[in-house]
Amino acid sequence: MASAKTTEFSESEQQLATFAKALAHPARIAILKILAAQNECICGKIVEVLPLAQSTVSQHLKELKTAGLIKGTIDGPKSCYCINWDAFEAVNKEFGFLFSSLQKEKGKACC
Amino acid sequence: MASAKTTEFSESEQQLATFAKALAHPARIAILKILAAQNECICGKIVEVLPLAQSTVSQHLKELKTAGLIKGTIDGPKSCYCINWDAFEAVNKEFGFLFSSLQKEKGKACC
DNA sequence: TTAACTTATCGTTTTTTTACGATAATTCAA
DNA sequence: TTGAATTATCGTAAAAAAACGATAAGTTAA
Repeated sequence: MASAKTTEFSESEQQLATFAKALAHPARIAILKILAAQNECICGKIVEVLPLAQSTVSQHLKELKTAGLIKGTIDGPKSCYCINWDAFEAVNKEFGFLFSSLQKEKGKACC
Repeated sequence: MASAKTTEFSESEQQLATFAKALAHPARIAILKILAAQNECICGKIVEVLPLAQSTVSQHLKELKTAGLIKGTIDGPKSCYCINWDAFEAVNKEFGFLFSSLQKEKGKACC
């Protein structure tokens, strides 16, 4: 009967999947690019540029914020969003770590 | 009325999102780790290790294959899956490119 | 050939994601 | 204070993802 399925997914696997999910929509990648390119974190501008309704953009922003990739502050009637560089650096490193750890075994490939 | 929402998402944004989606589930990350760690690409072993039904694992494998991250060959009654290192290297570079291009603007952050 | 084994696919259900319009809440300008 | 502007949230609908059991299709060993 072989071994039991006792292995739940590890913390790091879950966290990586969470970050990947945050990046798993072109609108959210576009938002990150916009936030990075503009020195002002104008939120309304994003709605103008993206082919999505304001409420949908707001939802994507919320997901990015929940994932920790961006942070937002209230600026008068407007909202100011920015990339959370600390978290972003962490994600970058985690992905890099995954990639490099996978590649260590590269030589053994059989197909 | 500002500018029209003519900007669809770019090719690179869509492709990145597709790859991210492939990584957006802990089971698929776990599968990649298993494939990388074993010098044999035994498929059935994955089912034993993961807390998922065989059909579900098969589905995840198919998604990874569709995304191009792995490739599979038939080995008798069994199936042999391996990481597609070429594609993987491409993904790695694309992510790295995204991260570094975003970070170029880092100094301008406003919040 | 038959039986056992391995894996993909099918059908289905449940959950999550994506999207929108409408509305509420907040702030600034008149 | 009123009105315009901005954004978040609510309610909802449609689409996609995730999961499972059952089944089919293939291969090897007896």
